[in-house]
Amino acid sequence: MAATLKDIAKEVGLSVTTVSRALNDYPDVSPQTKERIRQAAREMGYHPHTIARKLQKRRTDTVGFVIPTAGPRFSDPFFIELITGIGDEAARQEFDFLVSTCAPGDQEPEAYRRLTNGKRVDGLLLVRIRQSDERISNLAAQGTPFVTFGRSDLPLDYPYVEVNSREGISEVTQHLIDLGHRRLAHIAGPSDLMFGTERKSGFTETLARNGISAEEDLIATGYLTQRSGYEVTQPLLDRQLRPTAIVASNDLMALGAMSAAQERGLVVGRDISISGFDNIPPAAHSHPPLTTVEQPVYDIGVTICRMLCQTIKGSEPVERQVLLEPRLVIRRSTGPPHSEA
Amino acid sequence: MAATLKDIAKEVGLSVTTVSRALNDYPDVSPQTKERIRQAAREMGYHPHTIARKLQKRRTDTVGFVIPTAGPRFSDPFFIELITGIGDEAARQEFDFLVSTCAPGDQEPEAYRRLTNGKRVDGLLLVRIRQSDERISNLAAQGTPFVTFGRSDLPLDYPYVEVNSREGISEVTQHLIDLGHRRLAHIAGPSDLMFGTERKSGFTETLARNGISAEEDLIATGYLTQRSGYEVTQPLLDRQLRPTAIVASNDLMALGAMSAAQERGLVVGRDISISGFDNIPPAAHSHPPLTTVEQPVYDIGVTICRMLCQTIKGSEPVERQVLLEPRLVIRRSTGPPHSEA
DNA sequence: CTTGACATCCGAAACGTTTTGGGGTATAAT
DNA sequence: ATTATACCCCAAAACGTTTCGGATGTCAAG
Repeated sequence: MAATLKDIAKEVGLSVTTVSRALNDYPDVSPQTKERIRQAAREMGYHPHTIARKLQKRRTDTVGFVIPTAGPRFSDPFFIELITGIGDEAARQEFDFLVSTCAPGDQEPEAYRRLTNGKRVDGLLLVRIRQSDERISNLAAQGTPFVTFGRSDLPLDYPYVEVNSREGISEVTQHLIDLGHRRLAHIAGPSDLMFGTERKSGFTETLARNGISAEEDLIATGYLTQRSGYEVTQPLLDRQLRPTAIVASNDLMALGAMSAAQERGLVVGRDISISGFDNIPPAAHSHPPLTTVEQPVYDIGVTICRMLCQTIKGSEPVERQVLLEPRLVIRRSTGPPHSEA
Repeated sequence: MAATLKDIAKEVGLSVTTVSRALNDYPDVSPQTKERIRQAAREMGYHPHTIARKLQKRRTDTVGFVIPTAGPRFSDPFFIELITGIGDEAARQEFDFLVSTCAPGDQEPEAYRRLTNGKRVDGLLLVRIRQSDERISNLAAQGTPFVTFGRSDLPLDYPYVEVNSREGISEVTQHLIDLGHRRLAHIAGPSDLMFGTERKSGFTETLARNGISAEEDLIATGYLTQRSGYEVTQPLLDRQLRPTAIVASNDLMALGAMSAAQERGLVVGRDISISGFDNIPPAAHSHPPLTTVEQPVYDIGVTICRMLCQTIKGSEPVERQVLLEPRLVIRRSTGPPHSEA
């Protein structure tokens, strides 16, 4: 049986109030009494009952996150890194971190409601933001604090962290053009995702800026998984005039595209150039290593969690909108175009 | 302001008790009253305050999991898949899922204590079990329910799920021997991990059974990451008599080993065979695809979570020890040994 | 008319904490 | 001697729920 304030109070012959105030270091308890109470607490192995505290404080000190798991074999390294960042920061802020899993779709609103309705969490972290994302409008409407990774196009003011996707894709595309590529393909993310369309327009804009016309059928759309990248690359490679470079919207799809190319005996980085986005750890270890655009995923996790905790505490001034510049990481999966055999 | 039982009681002119009992469908409330109360609850947008409920029930209905994140760039796909399984099952059982992040080491006991001391969780899920794992003895001593993935060598009776690692490694090793390999190397996991030594002895035993002597310096030890697999493979390949096959203790290290081999111009599956363990999704998409031993990670997550929830509820009979047989997945990273140039 | 059984409801206590609004007792100032 | 001032302490209420042990009323059986 865990010791409670009442037990300690009985033990030291003082009131529950005094014990509580002593342990919370209030100034209206004498130093000697404080010491006596702390001593007893230590001896009795007292630990405050967080649930009781949460109830009384009307604050759960808990942040929530719904992992958008696409099926049982979901395994995007991006998320572990993000979760690591969130978890580490939550611990620092003395917050709990509640996670829930849900594929985007019909069940999703339900999953979010479950978290907010029962007052399980004080606030939520949102990623994979969609155009006019209903999660954002819902949370804003019900007044639940939240912080997103990625802007939406809603005309609402809320705190977020954003990486300049458009600029990132632009840099890597320009890099390929500078290498001499003129026939570039793009593997876009789902069009309902903000970053999917952002990156896609970053790609086409850069082509346009360089006087290259973007052929419609050189733009494929995948579901951000490695398998999907593999699959949508096939028709690209089947074309009579194969693209000499493929700009993928994330690393996983780029890795899938690499498999597809290599399966046909193409040497990536020579016969065809492929680039990704995210710089997940496996990108550095692929063969050849993947040229990509780095997002500081761990730091993003830390930052959105910190912003949310600040918002919840309502004390410190909160950073509202944080913009991060991505960084081009050139590796061996990109090179000058090869004159074909 | 969210509606409470008291608000509803006032609204319908009944007592809080009756409202509570009506909403929980107790038989001692008349059908008409029940309907009236439910109606009011719906209209007022009532949702039970889970914290208050948890306090009163002296049950949090929450499972905890500490992700053993090794540093900020930690990104083992294994864990996302496991977490997906746990999260899905937790939702089904109407449990919350609290996660925490902590590198194995000094801080670890603290992280576990934080979860159990404040009664934040009713039970814990443990993975990466070590020899005479102190987490197990601690939890057992303090009477906190837990379920592990992987046995320890402690003489305690607790529920766990175990995959026959030894058998799995044995199968893949035998597969390589049957292909004609005689000089096999092993990349083991850390020796303090149960499965690290289990798999290692599975490897050496199989060699012995086939009359092959295990050379000590053909056994390397890595930290389960891709980078680490890459690094410890170098000396193996530097040897005068290079091994013709490498059996890695997990997929990530196998993928790292593949990079190392390919960097030296070796064709994996022909010049050298490499195998992994886990069958994480990227293993199917590597080039060449990786021969490995499949663990049903998602199902394992589901199962350990289910077992823990059952233990906590204390109602249904609990499956105590679940043993799973791994499955050999042969892909193109292994093949007959190649006579060298 | 009494008794019991049943159906329906409710008051109060409890879970463990924090906070509010004092209350008492020395000591210092007038 | 009185008042002010710290200083130290505490009872009670509150957070929102569930549960225990009745209480009340109705109706059929004896």
